[in-house]
Amino acid sequence: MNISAQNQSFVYHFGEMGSRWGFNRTVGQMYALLVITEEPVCANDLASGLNISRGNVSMGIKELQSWQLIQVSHIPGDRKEYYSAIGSIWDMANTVFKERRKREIDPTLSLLRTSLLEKPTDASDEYAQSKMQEIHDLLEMVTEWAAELQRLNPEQLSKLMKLGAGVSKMLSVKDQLFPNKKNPESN
Amino acid sequence: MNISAQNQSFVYHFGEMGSRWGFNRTVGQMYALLVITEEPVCANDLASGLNISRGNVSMGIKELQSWQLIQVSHIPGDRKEYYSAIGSIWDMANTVFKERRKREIDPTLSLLRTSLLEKPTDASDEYAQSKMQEIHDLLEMVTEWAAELQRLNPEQLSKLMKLGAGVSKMLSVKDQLFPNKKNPESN
DNA sequence: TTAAACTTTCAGAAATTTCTGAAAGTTCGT
DNA sequence: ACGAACTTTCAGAAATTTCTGAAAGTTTAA
Repeated sequence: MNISAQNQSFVYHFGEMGSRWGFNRTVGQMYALLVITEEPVCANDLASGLNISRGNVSMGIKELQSWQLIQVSHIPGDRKEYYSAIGSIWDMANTVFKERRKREIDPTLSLLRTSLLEKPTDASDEYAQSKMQEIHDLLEMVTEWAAELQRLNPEQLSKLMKLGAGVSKMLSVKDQLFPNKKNPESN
Repeated sequence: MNISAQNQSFVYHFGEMGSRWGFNRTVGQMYALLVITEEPVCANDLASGLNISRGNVSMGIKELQSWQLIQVSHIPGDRKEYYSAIGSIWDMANTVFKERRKREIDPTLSLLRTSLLEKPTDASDEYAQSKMQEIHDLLEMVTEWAAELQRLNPEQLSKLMKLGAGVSKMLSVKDQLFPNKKNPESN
């Protein structure tokens, strides 16, 4: 299989970025290729299209499956497995977010909770713990919020986002409608 | 300099996580140590505290400065430079977000814009472009929104986040208050 | 039960990233 | 102008990650 010049750069770019997003270059390339290809693609075509070994493709597929980003299908009379990207772009963004949260945030939160249970032995420990507490609270708030947002459907979410600067206006409207319901410190 | 056992695990954990957050292990450790240490720390102490070479510390400091995460200070009569983490945890989160956007999202957006200018030569190119368009639109919306949010001050932001699920309720309130102001397609 | 068509595994090779430490560079007081 | 006290640089070493390809494993058909 070969990739049109136009798509080549997209695929390679995703490969480069991939490492920042938590998977390695070839996994990123594989996923990019699957996203922009309408028909399911077999492992051999991935290998030839990306100039990587068959074994590497096999490992990459396993990785993408662990991220729940791809789907397997079959063609009657053909024993090969064919892969395609799962769902819409929104689903994909959702999945990546959720996975990253699981891998990057959750372990940190759990470590912080453990650390915060220990008794500080001196002033410097106390300072350290206060910082850890701040980080913990921030991470917790952000993850909870992210979880809330992920529960919204794409339409609601996109409405909210397009509101843009309007959110701050809305916050004050809300304060007028339901004054001091929970936020007495209206500095 | 040596680090209390209690803080040791936090520092090492941050080192491990660091790589996921865009910098390498030692940079992560250095930053963690600076965050939980109230007094500014000199390069030698970083090196001895973390068991890494002086040269490595120097490079790490450069990296942290490029992220605008640390501050230099001096002690009268001492020629060494002393480093400390800049600002509050909120500032830190803000900075990391902004930097990551610059490094991970912006290049992708610009590549996508370029790709979308090209004329598709066949049906598969067309499909690829439609996917790229979706990704582009999503990334653009998210980055714009993130920029908006970053303009809010921590109090507003935390108020918004604590609203949690309430946000969807508020969306409908807003639609009642300002019906169809901008969103005629209320699917 | 054999064999063809496929997939997975994994030891070691290759590539990449990170780290060290010696040398070079800078700054400051005298 | 010199030297002490510091910082930075960078070539190559060390560590880590990724990749290959041959061998082993699996499934299906006859």
